[in-house]
Amino acid sequence: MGYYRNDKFLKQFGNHLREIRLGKKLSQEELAFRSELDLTQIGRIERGVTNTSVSLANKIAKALKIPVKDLFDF
Amino acid sequence: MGYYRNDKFLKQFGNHLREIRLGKKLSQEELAFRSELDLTQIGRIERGVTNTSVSLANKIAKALKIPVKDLFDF
DNA sequence: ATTGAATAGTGCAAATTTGCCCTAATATAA
DNA sequence: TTATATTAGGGCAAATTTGCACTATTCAAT
Repeated sequence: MGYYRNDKFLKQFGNHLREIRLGKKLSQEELAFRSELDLTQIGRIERGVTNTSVSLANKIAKALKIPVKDLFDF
Repeated sequence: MGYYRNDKFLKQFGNHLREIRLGKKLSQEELAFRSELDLTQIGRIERGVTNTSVSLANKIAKALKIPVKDLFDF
């Protein structure tokens, strides 16, 4: 399996998340704490090396205090 | 693990997807074919019993010819 | 009521993600 | 530079997702 992964999309998603996070002046560690994810996972998502789930995207959006759909608006 | 899953969100996501799919008069099978996912998986997502990935959400959105963010707009 | 289409659901192996441990590399201040 | 904070990344076990094969149930139309 694994052929359902779209690396370009994941990179864009990660870069977009990073921009939003930096725009809010948050460190990965602070975002990890607020979203109750591991710091490692936040990094992996931003680098586009993991294909995270819609649930975690939702948790991250909540931690950033933005609508989930904004995470996908790029 | 597994405590990062938000069932309410997954149900909403699935219901929203279903509404969009039906609005386009597509069967799960047709959507599965267009998105290159398995029919079983489309059903699981709509029922909210699986926490799918952002990549698959993207493939589904493409198959529906809508922006990904619209899948998260509910 | 019957037929056929569509959806629900079960079970399994393989692939992938995730948290947690850790160290390395890079950026930011002082 | 030196120290400090931040990010990158390796490695592993456990959890989860996914496709595939299959049967059961529900829906729609005639």
